[in-house]
Amino acid sequence: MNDSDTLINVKEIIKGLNEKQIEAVKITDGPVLVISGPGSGKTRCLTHRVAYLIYQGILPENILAVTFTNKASGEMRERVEKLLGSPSASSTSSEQASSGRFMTTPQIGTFHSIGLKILRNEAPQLGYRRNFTVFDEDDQLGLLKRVMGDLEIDAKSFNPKIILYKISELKTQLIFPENHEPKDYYSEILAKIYKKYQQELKDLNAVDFDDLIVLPVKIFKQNSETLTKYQEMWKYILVDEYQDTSHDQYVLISLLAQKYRNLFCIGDDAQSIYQFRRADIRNILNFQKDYPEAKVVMLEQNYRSTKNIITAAQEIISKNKNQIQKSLWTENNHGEKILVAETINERHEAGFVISRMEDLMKSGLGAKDFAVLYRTHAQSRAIEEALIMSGFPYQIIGGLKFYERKEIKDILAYLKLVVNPTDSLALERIYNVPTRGIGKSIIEKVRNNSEKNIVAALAVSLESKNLPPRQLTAVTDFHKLLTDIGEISEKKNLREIIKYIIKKINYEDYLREFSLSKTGDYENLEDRMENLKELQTVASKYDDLSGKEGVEKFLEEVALLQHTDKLRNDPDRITLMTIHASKGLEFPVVFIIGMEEGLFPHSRTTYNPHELEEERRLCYVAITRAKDHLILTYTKYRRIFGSSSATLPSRFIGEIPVACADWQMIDDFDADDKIYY
DNA sequence: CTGTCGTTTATTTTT
DNA sequence: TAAACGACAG
Repeated sequence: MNDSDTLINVKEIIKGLNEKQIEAVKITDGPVLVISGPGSGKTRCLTHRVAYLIYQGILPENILAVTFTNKASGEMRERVEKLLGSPSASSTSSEQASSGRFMTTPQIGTFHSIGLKILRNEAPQLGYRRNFTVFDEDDQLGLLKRVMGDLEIDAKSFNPKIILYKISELKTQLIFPENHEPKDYYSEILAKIYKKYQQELKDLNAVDFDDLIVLPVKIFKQNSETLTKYQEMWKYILVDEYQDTSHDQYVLISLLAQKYRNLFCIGDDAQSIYQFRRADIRNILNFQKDYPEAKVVMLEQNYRSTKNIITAAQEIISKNKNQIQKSLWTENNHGEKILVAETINERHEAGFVISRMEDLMKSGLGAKDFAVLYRTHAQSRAIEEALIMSGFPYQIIGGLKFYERKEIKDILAYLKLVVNPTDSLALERIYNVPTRGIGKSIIEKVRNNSEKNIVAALAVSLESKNLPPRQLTAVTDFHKLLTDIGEISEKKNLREIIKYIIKKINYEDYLREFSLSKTGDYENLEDRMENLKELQTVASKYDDLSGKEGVEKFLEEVALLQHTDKLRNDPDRITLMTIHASKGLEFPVVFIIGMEEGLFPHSRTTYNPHELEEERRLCYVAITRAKDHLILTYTKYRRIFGSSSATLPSRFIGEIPVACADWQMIDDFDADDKIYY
């Protein structure tokens, strides 16, 4: 590649970026912190930087880009490929000549997928086998309950969910069972549980989500050769959403970047809304302390929203003390004023939202242009009911995720046993699904013999002949079933294995039975059958892999994937979701409902200044989702936990500058629509 | 083992 | 209000 080609390409990469973005893209060496306000072109900045690095001659395989979600990394990968792959209109035939350089690709992935990648290679250093299973939250809780049961710790005085949260907290702080010094009674109990939990995980040859980050850190700390290997591999590191990194993720990145210090972090402290998930805002606030030589670039121009919206957002966030000073601005029009509406109760509120939508639709907007945001899931119901009545198509983001559904988890449990026959948690899920007359007591007996491999353990129990006849047949059949599945998975591909399992255990009949509710209706049966089909469709991606390999790859993908939005390709729907779920998205029209003290900010945060600041950031995120129209509603009375009580408007409403908004009391928005309330 | 009945508890949840 | 869980009887 000659100079003029490079020049053309660089020009191409930089085209359409603003001055600040160009600056962020072009500082290739040394630490860089980019503070990117909402709608300031963050993803563009990231992707163009990756492309720029590569055009500067940096090998793609030396680049690591880390995101938080699969969606974000997918998007990034796609856009980088586009930038690199398709020859630009003005470029010459350099494409062929340079294409050899693109044989390798940059490593783009989520924190957890990167951690998993490292761990698959290095886990033996810590005594794990390479085919370990990744536990999701359900698995973790199941294991924890078992551990607590074994330790005879009462689940009433020690809530397993809280214990799990505490363990995770310790892990995130990189406190391991061996270096943990409990200082009071509670933490002593906790330490005991933690220790056993971690040991059991290892015995099951399993890791939890935290381990995916924490264990690589552990390896890097104890083996400098391994660390060096990865430092040499990833000389250029980019981190997206840096404000959301937790301590362990921060350490992981710090270790990797230590040698070459080419660390590019982008994020927005004002959009940090995951501290309850252990995001540590200090990571971004202290970046310049950690890297005194760091360059800082501020992306403050907003391309998304009207001036009114930006002004309101800016004003609200300015009430927070802990933040990096910045001021958003936009060249967009002032636009319409923000509408703040007082309604009577949640049904009235819902009715009002819909009548506003109807009005806006008259001016040419479609369902997909609307989003209704709320603080808590429970608020979606009133809106949903009103939408059903009005007949508008809608989708709710969140709720039960695809891979968390019973029918999916059941089948996955069978598959897990194929790959990791020591996964007794998977066994616990399905030993009696479908009903086959095997209960807890039998499984206890089986688990008590020293054989860790479940199929083998079953065989041993059969040998020992200390089972009554009916149980003996049940266990014999079950053992045969597992062996058969094992055999099939040697010969067939994933899709056929799944099909085989479903058929062999009569799963559809079982589901039918299971879905039959007291009222005699089949509850969700269609959905469930649909999901089974969907599962097989996803599985067909692995058709050309051999059985076991396909199962492994598939389970891996599933473990790291949150297959939330099946409806996403459905083009024209009103979107309902929590504010948290809305981060990173934008809509022409945004409704934020339930703007009341105690709901938003949530009552559990109002006494803690830090948590209150997070609520305010949440409000900032919500407001900045809107491009053109922003409507905030609150009710005078709201039903909470059954009983209705009077409420006060959210303090955030009072923080909106008067000039940006119209206040309205909605008494009667449309005489015909009284049915709504 | 299975179903029922009472008790408990109610933010947000990128992986 | 409602759903989710655990205890207990069948």
